Amino acid sequence: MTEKEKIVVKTSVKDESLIEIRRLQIINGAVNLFKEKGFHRATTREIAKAAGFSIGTLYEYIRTKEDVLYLVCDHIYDKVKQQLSMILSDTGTVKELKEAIKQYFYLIDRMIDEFTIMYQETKSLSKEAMHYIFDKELEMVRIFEGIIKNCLPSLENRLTDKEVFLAANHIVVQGQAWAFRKWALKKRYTIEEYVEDQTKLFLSGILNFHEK
Amino acid sequence: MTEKEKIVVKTSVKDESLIEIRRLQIINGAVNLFKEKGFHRATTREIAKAAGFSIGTLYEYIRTKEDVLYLVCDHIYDKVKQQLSMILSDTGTVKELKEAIKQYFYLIDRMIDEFTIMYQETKSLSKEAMHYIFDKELEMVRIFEGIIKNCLPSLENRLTDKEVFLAANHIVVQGQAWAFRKWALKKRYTIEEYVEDQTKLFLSGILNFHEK
Amino acid sequence: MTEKEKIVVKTSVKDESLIEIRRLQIINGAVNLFKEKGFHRATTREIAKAAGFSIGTLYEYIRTKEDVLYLVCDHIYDKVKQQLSMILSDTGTVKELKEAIKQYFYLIDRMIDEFTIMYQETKSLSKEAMHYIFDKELEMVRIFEGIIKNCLPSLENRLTDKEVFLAANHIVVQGQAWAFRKWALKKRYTIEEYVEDQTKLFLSGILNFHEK
Amino acid sequence: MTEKEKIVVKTSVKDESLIEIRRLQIINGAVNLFKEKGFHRATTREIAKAAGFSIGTLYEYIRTKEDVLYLVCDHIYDKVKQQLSMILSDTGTVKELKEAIKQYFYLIDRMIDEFTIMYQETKSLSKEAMHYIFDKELEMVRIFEGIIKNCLPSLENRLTDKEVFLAANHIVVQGQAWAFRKWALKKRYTIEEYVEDQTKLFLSGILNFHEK
DNA sequence: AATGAATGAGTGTTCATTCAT
DNA sequence: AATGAATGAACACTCATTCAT
Repeated sequence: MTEKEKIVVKTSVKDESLIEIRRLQIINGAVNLFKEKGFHRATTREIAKAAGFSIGTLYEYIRTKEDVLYLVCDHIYDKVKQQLSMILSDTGTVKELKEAIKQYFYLIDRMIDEFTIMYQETKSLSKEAMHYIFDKELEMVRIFEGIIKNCLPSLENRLTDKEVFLAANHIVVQGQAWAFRKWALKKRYTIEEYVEDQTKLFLSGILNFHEK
Repeated sequence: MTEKEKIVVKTSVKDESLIEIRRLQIINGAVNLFKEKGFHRATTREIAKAAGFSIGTLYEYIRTKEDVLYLVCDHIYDKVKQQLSMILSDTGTVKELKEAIKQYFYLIDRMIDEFTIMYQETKSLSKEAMHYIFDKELEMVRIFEGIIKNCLPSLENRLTDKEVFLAANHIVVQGQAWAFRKWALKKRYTIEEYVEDQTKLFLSGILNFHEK
Repeated sequence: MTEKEKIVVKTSVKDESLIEIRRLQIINGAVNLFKEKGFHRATTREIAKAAGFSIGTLYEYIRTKEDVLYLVCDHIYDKVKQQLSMILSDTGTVKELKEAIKQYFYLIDRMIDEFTIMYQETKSLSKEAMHYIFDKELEMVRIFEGIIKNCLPSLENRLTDKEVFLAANHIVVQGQAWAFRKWALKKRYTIEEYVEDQTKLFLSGILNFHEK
Repeated sequence: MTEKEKIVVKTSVKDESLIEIRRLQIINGAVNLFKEKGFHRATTREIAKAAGFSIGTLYEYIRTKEDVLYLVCDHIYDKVKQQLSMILSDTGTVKELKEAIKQYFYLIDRMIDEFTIMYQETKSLSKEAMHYIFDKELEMVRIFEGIIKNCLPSLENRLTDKEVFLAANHIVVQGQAWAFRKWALKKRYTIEEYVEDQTKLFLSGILNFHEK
């Protein structure tokens, strides 16, 4: 499972820890801005202002406007992966699967702006950056594939690899749906209820997949 | 079930049938263009060229660039609705539900460019146009809610309205997922296989929703 | 003696005669501007203003700022060649040579701004455009080579091809020198005197080249 | 014959010998850089880097970017003058004139990058600095005027002051031409051949100037 | 009804210069 | 004396929109 190298966003600043600080400022400012007006309508001047410094300084830490979008997307996946890795106990029980779904959905709810942005703007990235992000997405799918496979025995249930792949995709997509369709869902669901019903629907779905 | 009025895109041309013709030219040209470069990167000159006339003429049939996007989105939903209404036989059987899912998924597969565009660019519409499109989306959900409710009796199954709403959303989302995640799904699934497995997963899910 | 194709400066305007008019406006405006502040310090907005229209219109007739410089340089050579070809009578007399020198020097004096610009800014052109301009320069040299060779017999004088080449270069350079060193020369010379003395110096030089 | 004061380039550094060292670093770095991209396209950061220190340090030794250009031009003339003064023996023979021409042309050949730069970028200097450089140029002309006048008696030849001025200009210009027209001349001439033929052309020119 | 030349506000990006450390 | 992060005015260029023909 080879991981792609992080794409290097070039800087003219040398102090690594300063870069770290400034980039977080950029990411946070940009998320607020992009959420409000989208990537294309946000100007670099606005991004700089939202980050708390001048346009000149912004360009000391990025090379192009697109770099900002990449920084945001990359940051989201780092956070998702870190949070997900925290709950993996590797017990192979349904409980673990349920917990993973719950954590993933809650994470999306907490980072709903970031997810919405990533979700709608990925296509504005360069081919290279886009594939890097797609790879990260597939990693997410693979994490859930692993968890699902792990607990299949305890369910006395057989799913082919392909079916596991579909199931994992299901989770990832329905999670994202909470972000990009919140305008529709929140009319009738809180995140707690959404997690509960989606989990029930999903589990009864895979448990009885081969019954008829 | 109040339907919003179609938003009027102003024209300086009087001949209604000419408007119809020109707008279809615009939509078809724009879809190809937006698919390739996205709404923001496409220029009005390019849109005019893709439609087959001059920039001046384009502006005889729209008022702003955003109108083009609205025209495209609106057109897609009209087509979806029309196609879906063709298969509704109102028999209240699972067969009908299956058929509806199948038709909807196949339709998305056939109009994958249009769906991808709509899906990624909706947020670029004005508030007003966006809500109009959201309304159309909800109509879609409602259609599936209706079909699901209709065949529940024959399944000796009880789902609350809220659960039906979630189930209908599920279908709509997984259908769209075929468009916006095709890059991942097509590695292992054809549309036929996707329809089959998604249908199985969905049906076993709702059939056993309240078991445990 | 193959002539390079003119480099095409792309336009979005279709009306050829309009292009002609606008380009002359651009050239005239730019010459005044470049004379005053040089190519690099002149902004595209200033060029547009000097040409008499808006920045947007300027860019309908050029693609990059460098195109303006190329247009200017190209225009100068066209004019030089046209004027020089008018006096060529092909009689093979010293009179013709003297007349050619005179016309060339006077032409430079009349177009002194244009020559100064071309002379100082050529290096700012792209490789391609620069070589095109260099080629035009060599054409000039070749014209004078031809005239010199033509009248050598009547002078009962032998010069090798190489020496003729040097002599032709001499004329071209001393002509340009009137433009780029006018600040020094005009202190003691009028153009008429300059032509007279330069011609004398040159002719006595080549007439006695092989004496000692 | 008043010589202008050297223009003072302000420094915040006190140590005079350090200033000397740093300025030479700046000049050498800048010459390489300007040769490659011209004055305007070279950035101060690049100049600093080429000089071997940071942008901050560069600005300890200059006040504006233009100062760098002035430093380079000034340095060239200092070098030319120094080298030319080395060969002046004041014998009043044609041999001395020939030697001076030779040394001057060879010097240009050795410092061809510097001359090309000076020649093309002088116009980018401030009025003040430009006139200082022009003065240096006139000094060069005067040096050759002196040498020519000196050896006229031995040639039994009369030239007016004005004609001597033209002749001196001739030498200076044809020397520079080796730098700024090398692209054309080097196709047929080595520097040795160029010196030889130019000298012959020049001497036979002035020797027979008043014959007919 | 159709054209396309004209417009100019707005965009991403650069870079000379400053100044706190 | 040296550093390099910060600044923001300035630049080349784009593009949605208008309007005279």
